[in-house]
Amino acid sequence: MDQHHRDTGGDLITALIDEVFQLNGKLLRAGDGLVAEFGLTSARWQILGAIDRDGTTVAQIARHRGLRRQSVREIVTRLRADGLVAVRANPDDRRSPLVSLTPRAHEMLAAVRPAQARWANGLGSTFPPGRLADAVRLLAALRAALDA
Amino acid sequence: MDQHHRDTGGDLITALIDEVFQLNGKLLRAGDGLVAEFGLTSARWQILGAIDRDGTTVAQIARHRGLRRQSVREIVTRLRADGLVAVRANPDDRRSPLVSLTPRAHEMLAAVRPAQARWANGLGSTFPPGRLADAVRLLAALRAALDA
DNA sequence: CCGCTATCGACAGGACCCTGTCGATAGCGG
DNA sequence: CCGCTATCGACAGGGTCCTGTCGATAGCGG
Repeated sequence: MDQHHRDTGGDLITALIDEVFQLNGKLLRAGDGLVAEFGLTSARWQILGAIDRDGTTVAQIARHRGLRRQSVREIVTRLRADGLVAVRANPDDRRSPLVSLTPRAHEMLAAVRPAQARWANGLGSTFPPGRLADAVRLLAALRAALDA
Repeated sequence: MDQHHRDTGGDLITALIDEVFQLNGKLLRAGDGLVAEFGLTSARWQILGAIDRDGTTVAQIARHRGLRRQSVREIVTRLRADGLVAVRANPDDRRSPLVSLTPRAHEMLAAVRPAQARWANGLGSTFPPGRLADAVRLLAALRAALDA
């Protein structure tokens, strides 16, 4: 708008944001394609992975993935209906049952993992690791800046 | 899984994807916060911006933003109901009317622009322009790689 | 001019994620 | 022990984006 006003990275940030939005969409679709043959979607797959790592309550999963409790709750409800997730009483908090993967889910994740690794390695081999690491650091810093 | 197999960027790609997902969510919420006072959302704001630049049909907007025609159509329908967008016959293609911004939408965008510029500049000033440009280039390359 | 194919807007249905709200539980200080 | 506050799962409602499908139009080669 004002050509005499020196831009302090705003245009670059805007371009970066645009890339993030577009990449997000493409990555979600790529992930859907990766796990579609196992009857999963990107969202369910990610929640299953979070349970695998965190192994606890809906609220903890939500915090870990940066989502709302309600969003995770819906996915978990569907996963439970599909027999991929089971809940048991939580001795430490009567309100939030502990969520865990069923054997079927463990098999699914094990089956997806090699395909995911192949896909990620194939994609990653195109780029110098240093540049990838730089980008990860920058995005993480940007994410931190957004929290403030 | 196989510690003897040298990783060719797969872990870094996975980390990068994770950052993109989390950033996408945070950016959407930040955008919502920026335009909420004008009665807009991130999605509507972006579609309005695309109309401003592209000024044409629903299908063109969808292609430009990397969305499906249906997604854009729904937003445009709501924007039209809100009086922010108008359609007129397209002499070149009787199927797809031309979409354009109403004066009210132009006013809205003009009102949002300074706040957006301040926000983007504030965020961008934290980072060296060179690193931002590097990241934009990398993400764009990644996006291109995903199309193949 | 006549089909063939691509593309258009539209509709149906579903997936995902959000805010707002509620009652229940936890956990704190008094 | 007793409130106060934070957090939990749950429900209601809405926004955004998707796939699949349809009839209509465009645009092509014959």
